[in-house]
Amino acid sequence: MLTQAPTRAKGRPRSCVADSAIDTAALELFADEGFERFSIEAVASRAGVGKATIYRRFANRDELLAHAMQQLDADVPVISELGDFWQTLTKLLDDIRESSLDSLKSRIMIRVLSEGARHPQLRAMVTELVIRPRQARLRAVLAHGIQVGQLRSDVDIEATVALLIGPMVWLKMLGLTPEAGAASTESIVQVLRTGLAPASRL
Amino acid sequence: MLTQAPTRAKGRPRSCVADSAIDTAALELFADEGFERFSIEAVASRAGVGKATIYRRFANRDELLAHAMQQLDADVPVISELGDFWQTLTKLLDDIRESSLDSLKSRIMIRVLSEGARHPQLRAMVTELVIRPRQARLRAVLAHGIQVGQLRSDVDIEATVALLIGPMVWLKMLGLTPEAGAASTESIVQVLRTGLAPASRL
DNA sequence: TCAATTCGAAACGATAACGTATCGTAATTC
DNA sequence: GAATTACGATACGTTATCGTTTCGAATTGA
Repeated sequence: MLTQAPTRAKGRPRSCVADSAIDTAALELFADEGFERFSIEAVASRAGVGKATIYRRFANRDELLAHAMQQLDADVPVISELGDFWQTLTKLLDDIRESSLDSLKSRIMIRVLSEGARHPQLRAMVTELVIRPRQARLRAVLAHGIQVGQLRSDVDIEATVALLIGPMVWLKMLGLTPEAGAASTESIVQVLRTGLAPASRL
Repeated sequence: MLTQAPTRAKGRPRSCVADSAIDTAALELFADEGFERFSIEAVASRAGVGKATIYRRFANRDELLAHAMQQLDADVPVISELGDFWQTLTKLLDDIRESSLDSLKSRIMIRVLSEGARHPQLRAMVTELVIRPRQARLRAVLAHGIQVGQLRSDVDIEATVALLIGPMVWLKMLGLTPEAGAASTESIVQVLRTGLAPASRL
């Protein structure tokens, strides 16, 4: 239950329970309340931890926030390769839409992006840790689709990535779910698959 | 330069210069700084106006913010009908991307949507004033496209709207411009037009 | 001219978070 | 057992900002 320091410290070891409580509280607080309401005191309160316990670990608010953000990496869930390319793509978009069944990442992402102009280094960190790996995974799926001949080889990849991610983020921001009348991921993939133009007008 | 009240008041009339200065400052402040930093004091400072001048007009912060938001309607620029349907669509998306060459609306929209859970009535107002008219305009263009046979008549309209608006908002949130290597509106329309699947695999 | 009203500026008290320190308790090493 | 360090809780003085009120000057109708 306690962290073991490599160099055997003398006194009471720091609680790793407090460590993770602080990290979790920081991420949830940021997602729930946003940047402006993110304060040491609020994190301590939410984590059930004394302020001194936080100040013993971090010098100030920015350090705490930056450290918490780095807990965002790790799990980019692997998509089990399905037989059908379009099925795989749909599943991938569903994952992006739900952000790994855990909306914490996506709520943080949206907050950081919408406030990015004010905190560029935070924006860069989230871009690197959350957005980039998912875009890479998406590109890999697209490349595989081209390989197996399911995807046109002449499509603009940048445009395609924007066409796949954009609608997911947009629908999430609107707070619309497929159950609530919004477009389903399947129908979006379907439109994208066949295109908007009639076959006769290509 | 001064507002003429219907009932001729006795004292010094309220300055309509201050009126519009307050409105403008409120919108810009909200776009620049976000909800949490939106305060009477900051609006007064930015407008070059005494705080009492604002309190004489609005009871509190929420009233001021709501009034300022209602200045957002009015101009949904009309798209001159071009000959080519896809050209019209591209121009429409460019307009959405730049939000009428004035990023104020789009910055406000993104802030409101990302913070919408906390302020549902504000979200409803922006949805009504900014998003709904633009979606209506887009649907009209799509309907016309079907009429003239440029657009498949069996496409899912909801999905198509999400596919058109989503990428624009997403690229704007990322802060990417076509000049900076991001996908151009033309290439997005092009991918959407022809679809992702090879002709042989439809 | 006089009373009424608004103006921008500034003073006022309240609130909140900051960073630090202290308290008694708990955990660990020597 | 003694020394040391961390724990949660809480108190402290400082700073910043908020909403509200007050002030003299300015602008109007009567």
